[in-house]
Amino acid sequence: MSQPVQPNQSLLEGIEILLEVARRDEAVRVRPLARELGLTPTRLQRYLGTLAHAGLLKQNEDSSYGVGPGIHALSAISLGASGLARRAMSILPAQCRKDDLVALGVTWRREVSYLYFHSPGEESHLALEKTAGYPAEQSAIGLALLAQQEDEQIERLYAEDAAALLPRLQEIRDQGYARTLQPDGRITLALCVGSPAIAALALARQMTEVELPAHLSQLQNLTRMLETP
Amino acid sequence: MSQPVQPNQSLLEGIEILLEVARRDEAVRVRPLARELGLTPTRLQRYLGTLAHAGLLKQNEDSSYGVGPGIHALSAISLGASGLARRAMSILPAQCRKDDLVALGVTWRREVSYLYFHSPGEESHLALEKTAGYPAEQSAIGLALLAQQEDEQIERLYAEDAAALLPRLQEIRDQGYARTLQPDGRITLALCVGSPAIAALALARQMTEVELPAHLSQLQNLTRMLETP
DNA sequence: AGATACTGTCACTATATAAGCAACACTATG
DNA sequence: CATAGTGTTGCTTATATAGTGACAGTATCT
Repeated sequence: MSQPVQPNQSLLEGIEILLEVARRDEAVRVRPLARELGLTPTRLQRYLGTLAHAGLLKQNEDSSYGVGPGIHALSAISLGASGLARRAMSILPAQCRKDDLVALGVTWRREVSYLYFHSPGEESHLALEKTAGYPAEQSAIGLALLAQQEDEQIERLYAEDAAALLPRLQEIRDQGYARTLQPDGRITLALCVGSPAIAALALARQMTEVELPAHLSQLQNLTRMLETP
Repeated sequence: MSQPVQPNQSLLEGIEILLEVARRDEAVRVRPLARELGLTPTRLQRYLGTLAHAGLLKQNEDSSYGVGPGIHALSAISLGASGLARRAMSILPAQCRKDDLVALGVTWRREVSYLYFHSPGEESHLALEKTAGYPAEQSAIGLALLAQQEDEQIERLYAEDAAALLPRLQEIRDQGYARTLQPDGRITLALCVGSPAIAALALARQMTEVELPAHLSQLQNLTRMLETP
């Protein structure tokens, strides 16, 4: 985890850019994205060109860049390597009530991506939508994972927005779980999976304050199952 | 697809190395892998160190390198970006008989990785196992995808082994589908998805030669469904 | 039409960066 | 004790890559 000798900056930055593009719904254009990321257009263009050459991105006719055919290979290989997705698929559908909302997600930068997502009334289980733009600080999963980071890291990530966030994260650390309120009145509880945390599991249900500890302990059981290989 | 100006070689090579490690079951050691890939130990070690620093890999206590916590984020984001996995999950379980073996896979180098895999008698659907080492030239999916490449590319990939493979691929191109025989006597049929092909779908069943065209047309319907966004 | 402000792209050159060498400390195996 | 392996790293040089400035192309204005 510590800084290695001669870290390859091209590789680090290139991966950042790949994920930045993959995370978005629409294809990106060179100069606007360059401004947003604080890179020169030349530099970004050469990264995008390289990733397109590798097949991970592809350039459209209007010269914007979106994900390319290679992303499926990347997805298949990383999925196989992840293990967590495999465990989620075999454990979660069986262990959860049909009217629960159950989600397993990770944070990247300030946003949440899902490995598993089950909402009541839907049949599909897999991580599905491009959920680009779902802000970590509004999601129970995001909050649970942010609370694992040092205050210093949060300040670097959220800059002036950190002030409002830090007390909330401290509260989460103290009580050991994150909690948000859905628009429909359901309560969402979230716990981290693994230590150090690599993902977080969330459960949303109708519940009263009195019932909360019982639901929490069920969630704890589920995370423990996900942690055991 | 053409060679860009100033392709970033560190990025290309770093991604290759990441996938090379992710594809394997066991953690890799620096010097043996360096020999295998034809790199100097120093260079490989610095790539691995960089990827570990990014969290995509992680160094074990015995100083070997395996996948790290970041692989889950990579998996979640690329899965969301893929789209193909999403369609597979919503289409394939409903459209296939329970005793079918159905798989959706991609090729990387000379090996096959799976996005979706359903074998009879199992309940889980998602791409699951680390299927490291499943050779493309022995898999119907692999053959279907290899047949899409130019002879010249195959020769570069397979070197002296290409001679035996090329006639078989030509046959696949002529008849429009790949076909292999399972150990249990079932016939596997495979078709490419998308054009240019980004993945291939395979279906294994007990069938006679007479029934084959009917099964093939069902497979064609499925691939067409996967292709429509 | 012309003018303005964008866009994506690239040749050129200098410099920051990564590769190679050689060596280190360490662990098995002979 | 020797030998051959391992992972790792300073130091130095070569080279791959970033920046500069410019190009052509395309909208949206006057």
